[in-house]
Amino acid sequence: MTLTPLQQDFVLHFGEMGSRWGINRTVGQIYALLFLSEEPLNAEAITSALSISRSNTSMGLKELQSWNLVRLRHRPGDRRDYFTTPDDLWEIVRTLIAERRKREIDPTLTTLRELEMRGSTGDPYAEARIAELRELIEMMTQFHDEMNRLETERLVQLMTMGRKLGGLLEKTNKMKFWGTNDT
Amino acid sequence: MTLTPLQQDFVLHFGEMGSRWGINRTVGQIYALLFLSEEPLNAEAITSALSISRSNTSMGLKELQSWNLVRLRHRPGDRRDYFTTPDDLWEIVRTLIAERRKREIDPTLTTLRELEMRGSTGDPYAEARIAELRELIEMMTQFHDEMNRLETERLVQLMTMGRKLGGLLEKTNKMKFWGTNDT
DNA sequence: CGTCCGTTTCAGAAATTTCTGAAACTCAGA
DNA sequence: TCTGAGTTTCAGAAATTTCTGAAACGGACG
Repeated sequence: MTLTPLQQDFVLHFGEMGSRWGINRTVGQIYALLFLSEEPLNAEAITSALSISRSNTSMGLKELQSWNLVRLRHRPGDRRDYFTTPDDLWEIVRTLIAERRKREIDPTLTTLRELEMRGSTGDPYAEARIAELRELIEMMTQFHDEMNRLETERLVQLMTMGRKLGGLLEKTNKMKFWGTNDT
Repeated sequence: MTLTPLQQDFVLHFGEMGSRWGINRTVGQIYALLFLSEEPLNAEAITSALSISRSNTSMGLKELQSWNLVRLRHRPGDRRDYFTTPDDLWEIVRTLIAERRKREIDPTLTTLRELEMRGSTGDPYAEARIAELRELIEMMTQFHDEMNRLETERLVQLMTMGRKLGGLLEKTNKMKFWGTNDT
């Protein structure tokens, strides 16, 4: 399988970016390729399109699956696995954030809580700092949970509001909105 | 300089996490150490606290400076540089997001725009997919810009509202809020 | 049961990143 | 201008990550 120049360059870019994103070049390239392919691809097609080894493709796909970033498809009478990315970009973003949180945030939260469990250590400043950090992270993850609960349409709406957010907060404050509207 | 067990474990954890965050172990450790230190530290103190080489410390600090994650202090009659992290955790988060965006998002946006410039390539699906992705990223960065514009207090308020967000959107829709309140 | 088609695992090779010690550099004060 | 405390740079060493080819594995079908 051979790529158009557009696909080529897109794939190469995501390969490069991969490194900055904590995934490796190959994984980035595989994902980029799937993202641009209308039809699902099997491992063999990916291998030849990217000129990498079959086992490297296998590793990459495994990694992408562990990130929930690809979907598995099958063709009748063909037992090879075919891979695609979701059509809905928002779904992709959600997954990305969720997985990143799982890997980057949650373990830290656990550690911070453990450190707090120790009780007094003779280093009040450090203790306070850790507690403060834990609280901040908790607040942000809760917010994320709430955002996740919104359907795509509402989310887009929220993001589109843009500069109106500040004004909105102001207004709702005046209205004593928060105490009374516990949907 | 020697660390308390609490500092030790916190520092080690951030060292480990560092790898998942696209910064290296040492940089993570240096940052963690500064984060827990009430007093600013100089390079020598960091070197001995973490048992790393002086030049490694220097590299790490340089990297942290390039991320805008540390502040420089000076003591009268001492020309060594002393480093701290900002007291305000929200400021840290803002910086982190801003820098991450600069490294991980902006280059991609540029590339996507370049790819679109090419015009028709005989691969309409790929073109559409790229355009869609570019739009999504633009929307998210704009939203980020707007959030950044809010002062910390308002931001906390927004995050705290949690589950009320969905209801709020509903309500404001009914009120035809968006067309009329262009603060 | 054996074969075939496909996937996964794994140990070593290759590439990349991180870390170190030594040398070069900077600049304030004598 | 020289000295010396402090910082930065850099080439190679060490460690880590990624990639490969070969071998093991799995399970559908005759």
